[in-house]
Amino acid sequence: MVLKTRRAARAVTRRYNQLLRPFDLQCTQVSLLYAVAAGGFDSISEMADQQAMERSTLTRNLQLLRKRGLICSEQEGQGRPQRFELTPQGAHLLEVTIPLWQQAQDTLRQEWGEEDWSVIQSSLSIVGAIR
Amino acid sequence: MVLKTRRAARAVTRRYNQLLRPFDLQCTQVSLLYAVAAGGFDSISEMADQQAMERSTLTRNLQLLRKRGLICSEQEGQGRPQRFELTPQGAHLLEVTIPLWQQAQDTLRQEWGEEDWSVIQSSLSIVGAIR
DNA sequence: GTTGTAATTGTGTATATGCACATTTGCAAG
DNA sequence: CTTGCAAATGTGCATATACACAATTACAAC
Repeated sequence: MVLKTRRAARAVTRRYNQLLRPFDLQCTQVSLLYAVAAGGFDSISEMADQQAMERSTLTRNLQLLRKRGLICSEQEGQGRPQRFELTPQGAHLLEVTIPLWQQAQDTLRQEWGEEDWSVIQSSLSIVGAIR
Repeated sequence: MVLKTRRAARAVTRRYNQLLRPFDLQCTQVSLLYAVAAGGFDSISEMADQQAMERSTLTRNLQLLRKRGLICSEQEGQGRPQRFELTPQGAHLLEVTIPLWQQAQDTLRQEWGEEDWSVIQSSLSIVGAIR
């Protein structure tokens, strides 16, 4: 089970990353830009929970985006909750990648068909919900 | 889609790795031990294809197992195809982890129920098959 | 025998992931 | 005011992943 899931993640990740290559972005980074844009996170810890990502992993992934000037946070210093938001550059880059994202999504949808597409979606939701 | 898949991989990986912790193994390593035990690979490249894993990733993952004395290869030197097989220690460790693996599998099967279990399995197979 | 080429593996660099431990902040208790 | 604790983030270390490039081997062509 875990083998199949990881294999699926590798396969689909490579396809999406190939599309994102021209923008020097990886799909994890786009997903975090999207999460920051959606807002609603009062801290990294809270965001980590919702992403099912280890907190320290998320910390470092966000730092990469900060160093590239795609996100920022008013709060400074360790020990205080961080609330991130997109910079103008981050917002612009996210806008640009949305059509690509949609295109990748549509391609898979066509390859699998509508029926399989929904079944796969709900299957992944179930697997991603375990703790 | 890729987000859901990666999230699912993170979630299920953590659960399996928690069980494997006492043996200082990660689920990727167990999967490679299993693949080596099943045999049938004439080279790292061929094995990488079947695992949907990037060749250089597989190379390094196998090196870790080799350094721990769990697998070995008669062929020596770069440029020649590598055929790995389990060492006695590797075979023993694999044997020991099988019940744990089965237990994790059974737990998920119960949590999800037989019907969802099969649907999830086939969904993951479909996603893992894309190139 | 030399040269060229295809197949294979290895290495450099960067991101992604997670556990264990450390550090900082803020606040409540006394 | 000090002490202690809970919450939050940061750091050290190791594995996992993949792309681009380098190096090696084996073999065919001449």
